[in-house]
Amino acid sequence: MPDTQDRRELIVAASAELFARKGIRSTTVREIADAAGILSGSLYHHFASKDDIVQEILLGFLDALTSRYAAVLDAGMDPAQALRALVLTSLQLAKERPDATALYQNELRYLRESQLFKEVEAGAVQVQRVWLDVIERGVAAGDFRADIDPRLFHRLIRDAVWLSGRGRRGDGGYSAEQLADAISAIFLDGYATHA
Amino acid sequence: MPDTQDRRELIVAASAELFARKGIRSTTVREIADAAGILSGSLYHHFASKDDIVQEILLGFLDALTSRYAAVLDAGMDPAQALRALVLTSLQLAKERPDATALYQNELRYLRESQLFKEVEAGAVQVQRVWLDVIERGVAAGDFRADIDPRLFHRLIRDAVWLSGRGRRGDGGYSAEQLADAISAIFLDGYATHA
DNA sequence: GTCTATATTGAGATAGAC
DNA sequence: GTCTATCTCAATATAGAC
Repeated sequence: MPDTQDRRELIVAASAELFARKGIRSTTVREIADAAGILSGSLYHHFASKDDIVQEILLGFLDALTSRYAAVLDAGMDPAQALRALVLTSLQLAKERPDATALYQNELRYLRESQLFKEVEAGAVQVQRVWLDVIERGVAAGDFRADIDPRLFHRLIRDAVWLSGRGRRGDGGYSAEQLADAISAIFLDGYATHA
Repeated sequence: MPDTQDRRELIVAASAELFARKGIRSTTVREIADAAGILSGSLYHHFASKDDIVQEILLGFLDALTSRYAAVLDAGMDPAQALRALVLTSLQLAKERPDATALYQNELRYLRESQLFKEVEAGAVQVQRVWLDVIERGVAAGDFRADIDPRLFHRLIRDAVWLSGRGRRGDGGYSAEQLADAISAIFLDGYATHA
């Protein structure tokens, strides 16, 4: 069998896939162990609890997300360009890590119930701050509408990004770029033609 | 104690509130019984299973939704007006029945796992059909953009409607009308100012 | 129609041998 | 580092008295 580091990674990867497909609650430690090629008791040599695995997945995801957002902000774009870049960056990460993305999007309630939320809250707040800053900068510059609450707009575009990036079925095999273009076009310019 | 009909209604209402707040899986039959003022064993005089309660909630919700959508279609509006009306109608129902709305929006995975999905699938498909027909009619009429897949647009606006209608916290106490105006404005005309 | 009491199942986690 | 065996708890559901 592989060394410790590999086995740990294997457990994390298998867990992420199961959590994303079946939900955290419906995934048992026995299923995780099966997928990792060991028995359930042996999991506890690597992790103190099932929630510890969840935490490792989510912190890794938020870490990647915040560092990519920082790179976007450093590029010094105007608000509309920055918004497009945030959409694209998010969708690219969603394609690379569909399982962690699904957890971040679907398991908020589980996180709250399991007291795990406070462990990832800082990262989530930081992510929200980035979006809101870009949006508010656009409103201040007159590039975005002043008659709609920036927080409301943020919630709408955030949900559109993460839900459409879920991967799996229904998204018709769009690339991250295609999805980003469509979402940016709708949210900035609208779906009506204004002929 | 009240007669049978009242007790049944009480169980359904209490269940809906608990399911929406804590999730179906995390809500125990004991909690439901507590909220209804009886003991858990007595629940099974009214319902054959916990899932039977879920089914009653969801079918009632889908019933209300499809009948209201039918009324919208009967009004004979142009595509953009019809889309606005669907948004408003949906948000109004979401305000009236926040708990059932939350189930419809959040518990899809539970429904699939519990075999309950096939019981509500027909209604869900009907609902989707209404949205898609309006959208495709708008594209055909040249009112909506032809460069974006109607199914993608449907998914985005559907998620925006149901997620923003969740009620509870975060939506800053907007009325259904205010939310519908904002969502329609963004999705049809865009958030950019085009000065 | 509701109660008491309990059957049954499945889950996360632990102890200690190897 | 993994296995075997098991503890403990909580959940849905049932049986039968009242």
